[in-house]
Amino acid sequence: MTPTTDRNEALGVLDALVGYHLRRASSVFGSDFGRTVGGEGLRQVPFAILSVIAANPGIRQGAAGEALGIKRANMVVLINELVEAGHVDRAPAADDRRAIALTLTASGRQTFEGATSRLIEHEDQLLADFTPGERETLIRLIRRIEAREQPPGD
Amino acid sequence: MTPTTDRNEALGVLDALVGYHLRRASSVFGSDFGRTVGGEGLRQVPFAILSVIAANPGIRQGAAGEALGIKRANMVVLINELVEAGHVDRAPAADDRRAIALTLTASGRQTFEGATSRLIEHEDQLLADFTPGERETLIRLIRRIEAREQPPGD
DNA sequence: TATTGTTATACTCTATAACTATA
DNA sequence: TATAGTTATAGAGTATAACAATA
Repeated sequence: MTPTTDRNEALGVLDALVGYHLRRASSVFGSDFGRTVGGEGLRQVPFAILSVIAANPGIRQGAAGEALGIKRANMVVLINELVEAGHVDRAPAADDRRAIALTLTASGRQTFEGATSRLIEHEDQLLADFTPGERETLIRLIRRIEAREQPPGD
Repeated sequence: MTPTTDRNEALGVLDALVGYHLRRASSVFGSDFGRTVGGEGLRQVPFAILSVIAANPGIRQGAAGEALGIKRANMVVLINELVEAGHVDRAPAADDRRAIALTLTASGRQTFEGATSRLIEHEDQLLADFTPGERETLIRLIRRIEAREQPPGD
């Protein structure tokens, strides 16, 4: 068993659970996100949506949500917000009149790229004491956990 | 840079950000928590509180919250819930009449121990394809991220 | 003055159910 | 019938500000 550190000895069994530590570590990145790009009102989830649209111009709303594990009902509000902020354009999908194709506006692209470069910079700072190999190992192990995700019942 | 997998090629830059993957992996554990012990209405945060109290009988409400990164204002409601569920006892602190000392009731201990053993079992399943060394590495790397947490401004 | 707990409140993310319009 | 998007609503976690009692 991994030895309990002084800092965590108050946690009890919790300190041995990977799920707990993932939660706290995720929160560290979340706070850092807020400090880094929160000033412009960009949050983690909307930023993630911008990234998916940037990488897949014309992607449908449902597909974008699916890539991120966001339910359709919740995508509506999030996309509304991004459209109202002038970051995303909605267009009817060419082949399916029920569907909506999403693209970034010039402003959206600019916001996304600015946020991205600052986030990468901050992530480099946050992981400054990680060797490239450790960083590679970390992301590889985390991805294996993600792969265990259960499909939603919907 | 870590190669992009097929599964994640829709994510764009996001796929290179450790923060995003931590968030998704944490969510996998969160869903698993719900499937495992959600039936009794036990959630991640209340469970974490039970663990801290179990490891530190008589701990003050504020200290318990601090160990978990939960703000004082939010602890009140959470402790109320655990007291009403019969899992936690409140007692005035011996040396400070402003403070409250928390202990587990018999029911709280039983609930906590049952949940713990099932959670460990499920965590073992979720990480079944991790070698002991990989698991050790994972938790060690995550703890180093946690250590980068910024103190709250309060 | 500072700290412990409390109340009230707001925001974000997530979840479910019922609806519409298209397929 | 099934799917894409929508609306409404609720639950959970977190954040801030103002307050009472005590230190």
